[in-house]
Amino acid sequence: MVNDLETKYNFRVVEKKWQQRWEETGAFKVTEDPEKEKYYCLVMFPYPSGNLHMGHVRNYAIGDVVARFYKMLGYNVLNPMGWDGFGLPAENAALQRHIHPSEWTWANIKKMREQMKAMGLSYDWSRDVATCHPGYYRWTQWLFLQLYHHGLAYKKRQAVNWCPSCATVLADEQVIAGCCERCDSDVIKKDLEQWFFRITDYADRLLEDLEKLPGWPEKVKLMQENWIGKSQGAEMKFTAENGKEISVFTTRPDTIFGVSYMVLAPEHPLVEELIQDKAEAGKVREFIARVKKQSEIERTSAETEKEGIFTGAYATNPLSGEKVPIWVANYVLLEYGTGAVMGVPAHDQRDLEFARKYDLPVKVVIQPIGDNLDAATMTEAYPEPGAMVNSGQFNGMDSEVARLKITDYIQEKGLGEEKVNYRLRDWLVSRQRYWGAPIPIIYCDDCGVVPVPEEDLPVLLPEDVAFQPTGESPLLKAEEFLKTTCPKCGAPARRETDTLDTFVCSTWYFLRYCSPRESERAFDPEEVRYWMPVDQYIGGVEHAILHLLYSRFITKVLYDHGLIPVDEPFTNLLTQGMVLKEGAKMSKSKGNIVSPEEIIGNYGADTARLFILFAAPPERDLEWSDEAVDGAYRFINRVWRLVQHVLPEIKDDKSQFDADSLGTVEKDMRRIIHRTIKRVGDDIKKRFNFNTAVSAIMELTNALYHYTERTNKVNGVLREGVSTLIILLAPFTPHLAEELWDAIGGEGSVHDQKWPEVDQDALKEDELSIAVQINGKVRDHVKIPVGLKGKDMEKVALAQPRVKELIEGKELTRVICVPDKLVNLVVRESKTKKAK
RNA sequence: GCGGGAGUGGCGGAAUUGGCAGACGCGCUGGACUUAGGAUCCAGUGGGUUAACCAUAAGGGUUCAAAUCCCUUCUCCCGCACCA
Repeated sequence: MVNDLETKYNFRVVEKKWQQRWEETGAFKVTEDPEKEKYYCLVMFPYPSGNLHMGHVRNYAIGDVVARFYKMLGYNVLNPMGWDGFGLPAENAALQRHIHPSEWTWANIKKMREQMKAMGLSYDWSRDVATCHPGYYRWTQWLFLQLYHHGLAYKKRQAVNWCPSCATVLADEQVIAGCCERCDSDVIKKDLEQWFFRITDYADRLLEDLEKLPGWPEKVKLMQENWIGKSQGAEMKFTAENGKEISVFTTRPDTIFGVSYMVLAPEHPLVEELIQDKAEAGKVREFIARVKKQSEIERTSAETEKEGIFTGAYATNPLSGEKVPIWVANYVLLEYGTGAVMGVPAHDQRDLEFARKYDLPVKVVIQPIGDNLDAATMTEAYPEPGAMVNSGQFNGMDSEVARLKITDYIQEKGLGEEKVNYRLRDWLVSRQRYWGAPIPIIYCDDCGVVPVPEEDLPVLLPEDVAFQPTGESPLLKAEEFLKTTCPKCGAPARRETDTLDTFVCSTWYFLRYCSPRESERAFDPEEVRYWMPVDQYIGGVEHAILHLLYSRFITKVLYDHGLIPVDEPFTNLLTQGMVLKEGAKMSKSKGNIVSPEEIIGNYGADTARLFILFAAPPERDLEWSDEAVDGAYRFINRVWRLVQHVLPEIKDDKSQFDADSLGTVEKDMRRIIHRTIKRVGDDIKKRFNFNTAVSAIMELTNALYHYTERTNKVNGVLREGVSTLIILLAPFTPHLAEELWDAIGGEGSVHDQKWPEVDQDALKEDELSIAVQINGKVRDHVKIPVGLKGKDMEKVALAQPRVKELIEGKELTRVICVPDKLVNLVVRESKTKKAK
């Protein structure tokens, strides 16, 4: 179309122009500046899959608004970006396409960087980091050594989660409902020797310090709390016939007299010993073999029927002296507590079901107040507190009291001890895959496990390796890599061939951003002191446990050893919702993907950003709408046309106005301008409600259109309005704002402008409209002077003709006056009823 | 089962401290401009017999006043899931 250029904003040209300009001028480069207050804005760095998806766009758009906004407030803003470069997809892609994981990853990084640049994000690209770069993973390995030297990294043999499809072990956190979080295959247990991080040492602090994080969503804190799963109770020693002690963990020591059986996990080491000379031995072994064959899901699903078998052995209750049968059952987990539990059917629903199924005795030891449980007929366990019965010397006590007394008693008598248990397990960090940071450990026949000396880092990942997933680390086949010499004795030795879980790499990247090119250390402590902690972290809720818990853990470890000055990495956390289409998460299999590249190509980055920020508040899921994208595009053009339209009037308008002597139309306009400044600022800073911030800007735009029709005076107000509009838009639609700022003859970059201050005087109103209610229903509106109160408001309200009419003949019983809001007249039918 | 969140027009969503429900946008309707309109501008748009009234998942309660607070129920989403 011929006149397209005159009526339409040419985003293609403009966006490219400013992106280039920003890059040339280093507009978003930052350095430590002690004079300025810092603000560290961080979005979760992506896995370089090669393609930006809408979830990324949302994440980065939000982060960019925050970063640009704080920059305009005068903060020294660190807004970095990087690449979580290691991981399985690179290997899978490599196998499919016959391209080296490294090559694939770096090509993806390049591609994604271009895509991000096309979004106009204000990153300091000179600080980007890639976890798969030797200059980075060298320090990931260093981190491993720190943990190793402090006894927080250790190797042990244990039944671990194994994904047959990925051919590697998984951390507990990577197993979702018994399936691999990546490929959804059933996870099986394998007995393997693996490296762990002792995160359980930090369980209590990770739990308690959640209180230090008021800027985190409750939901995330609760998820972490549940994951850590602290429970207070006691361990009590039962004695088997053969004299062996069997400890059980219980949160309810007060029910100890109600124990009618005990259950061991099938893998419990004492089982074999107990059954050896029993007639039941064969059947028990058979049962155990069968349970072990069950997959993780079958085994641990709550729906799975509880199954057990009697071992033929008995144990003695340390308090009552009673003999109870010892069973083995599928629902008892070796990994939790002691791998043995006491069965108290009367007071635990699960135990009751088990007891009824196998006809085990039920014994009531706590009676609810004012009720009497019948052990023979009860179908629901009673888990609440009550009065102790059938419990020897503790009879008659309140069970809550008895819980403490019994704990004290067993402790005194050496029958057990108070104990806290956690669901959190140590973090399994080794992986039998190629594309990860090699674990810096050497095995020497004489010296044993020897850590690689720090000066020998990095342990380089060899390039020339066949990396088919075989279940063993591909590095085993890399002779050159495998063979080395012992750093201690110089004898021939071999390297550890497992690589680190990629989640290790991402536990500290926010520290690396502070001094990304530091070659002598993982990070420069001074830079870290300046920038840390992260003021605002933004990302998907799917990392609520894994990444966020691990990062908190590593931060605490580094803090404890004096390496960093903060013990929590992220002060404020924003978890954004998903981007949906047709009510479902965008995915290849569903075919409901909208490609960011396409949207940016057809509408421009500003439109993409604006739509995504406007469509929903950030925590909520966002439903994609092509029509709403059109709307955002239309708005951008509408702003552009407004500015083109008024350009002649405002371009060289240097006129000053005396705010007090302006006319009503001008004053009204200025009120809207300053109200918008306030709203947009509050919405970003206090509430993260970008959608309402955008709507306020739209209202300002509408008001300015309206204003231009009512005034043609060059009096400075129009210029104030338009330049404010442009500045307020800058964090949301940076290219448009920069272009228009330039067009109206603004000085420098719009992104270097100070966020406008609210002129309190401009907000003031002489008059406003309030509601007049009768019995709580709005019946009229009336203009009154601002600040009018009580009786004066009442008088005005009662003087309204419509009001008079409506309360005619009724009795006014009460008047509620809310200044500047409303008057509520409470009336009732007059007692002396008049005929109509 | 336990824990958390949500439910408001045809749609996405506003309502910040209990104080005028539906801001803003989409869609729709009408008009203007026009050779044309899938551009733009203007006006209208919860329901309703157009004025009473009814409307924030349903029902009840507190209050002068409730989307907002309390109780009961329903639906959807997310997390954990035999943790003793």
